[in-house]
Amino acid sequence: MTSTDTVERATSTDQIFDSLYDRIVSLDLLPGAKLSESEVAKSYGFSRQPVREAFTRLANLNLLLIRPQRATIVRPFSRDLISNARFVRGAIEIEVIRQAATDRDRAVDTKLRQSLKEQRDAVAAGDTAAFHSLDYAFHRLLCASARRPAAFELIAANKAQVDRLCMLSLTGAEAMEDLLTDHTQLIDALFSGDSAGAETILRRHLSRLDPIIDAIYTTHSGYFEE
Amino acid sequence: MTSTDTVERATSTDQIFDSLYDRIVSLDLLPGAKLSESEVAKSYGFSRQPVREAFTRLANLNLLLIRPQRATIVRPFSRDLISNARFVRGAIEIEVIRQAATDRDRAVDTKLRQSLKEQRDAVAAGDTAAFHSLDYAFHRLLCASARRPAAFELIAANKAQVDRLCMLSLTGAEAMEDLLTDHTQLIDALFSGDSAGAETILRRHLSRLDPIIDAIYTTHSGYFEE
DNA sequence: ATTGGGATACTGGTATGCAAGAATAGCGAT
DNA sequence: ATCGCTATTCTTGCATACCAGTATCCCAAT
Repeated sequence: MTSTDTVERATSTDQIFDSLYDRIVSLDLLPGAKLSESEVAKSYGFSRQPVREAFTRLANLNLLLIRPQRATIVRPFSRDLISNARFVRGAIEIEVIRQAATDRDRAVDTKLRQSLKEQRDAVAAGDTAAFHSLDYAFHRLLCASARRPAAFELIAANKAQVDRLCMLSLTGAEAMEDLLTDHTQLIDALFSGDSAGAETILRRHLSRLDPIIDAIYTTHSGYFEE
Repeated sequence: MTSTDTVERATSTDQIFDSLYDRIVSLDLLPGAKLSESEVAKSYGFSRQPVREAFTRLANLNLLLIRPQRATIVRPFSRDLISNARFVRGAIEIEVIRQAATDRDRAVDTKLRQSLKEQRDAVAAGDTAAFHSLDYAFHRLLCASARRPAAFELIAANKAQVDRLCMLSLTGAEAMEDLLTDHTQLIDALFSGDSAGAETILRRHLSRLDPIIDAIYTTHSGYFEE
């Protein structure tokens, strides 16, 4: 969920928000890192006010933790928050694919097939970065297919919470292949109207993160709260 | 750590936010009503800054529409927004009851039964206001039963979007009775672990709003956008 | 009466200064 | 060396002032 009015001139707040968002999600800013309004303002060349608004927006996304009179820090990972984010993301996405399996927008079919093809290419090339962005776009296409494009904003917001954590894990090529087969099977189930099948595939797809998250919790407990 | 996070003194922004939130949801402020930062600030006795932050928060909830250099207005009803809000609310709540039917927190059982009893009393007394607040608390209890208390925040945020609209409809006593029987059957299915049954009941429960919303769209089209 | 133009009073976005609370560093007493 | 107090310097929250657009209204020209 970046700025709402994309075409209109980007306000200072938007610029700062987008920049900080990227830096947090990419772990350029690590969990627990202190972020001072005045310092950020100085470094971006704006005043404190737009920085402040960007902070509140990031705090709403659970990416920052504003502690009045103390400091604002990049929100440490929280098992509760991650669990909730995954729950919400899963709930939305399951309803999305159920809707798509029942009555989808066939105008999106070709884009979905095209995305699968590009994903295969990315896997073949071992390009994890490309696959990641393709994965992002793929799930957006699913929402479009279900005629619920707005639902993707919620998915993305909750995905960010987890993606940020998964940056710590070196996902191997075989993991990519698993995700790709999930996507392929999901589309097969979707196009054949198999709602229940698509749901089970999606649940399995989302649950692939479980061991990764657990592993990170043990290897990087310093980035978790408390 | 003797953190004072729980104290949370109410900041000026919070006060203004809460007050405006109530006024918007209760339709004390009608869709399309203009809200000037400076006027609101004056009336509440604060400066523009906290008002501004409250505005952005309300805009994030799709309750306000901030139009730069023009005006900030109470967001008119939008069929798209309402449709999306209902979709999200439904998706979350379905996953919640599925979880609760599978493995619920039995410590909440007595509270759920107690709530049903109070709902019966409210229906018997024809007290729609009491029933409404009991309904709110009931759905919160469902989240607690599924061990997903945080999920209720999303449900509430999306419920507000619809509740505000439904304030325009005089819901009769028979409607209350229908909702109560839904709740009762839902609990029965939940306590017997009938996940699929609970889901169909919940879908029917949520779909009861369909005709009401359609009716309001025709009778109060002036409160809708465009 | 209608229409065009411009002054004016609004709007939200930004910059800056002040106030109150919290952390910290340093000094003195034990 | 350790503990405790205090002053300083952080932090964010709030208030005020200013800026750049937008809408409106009034008056003049047709």
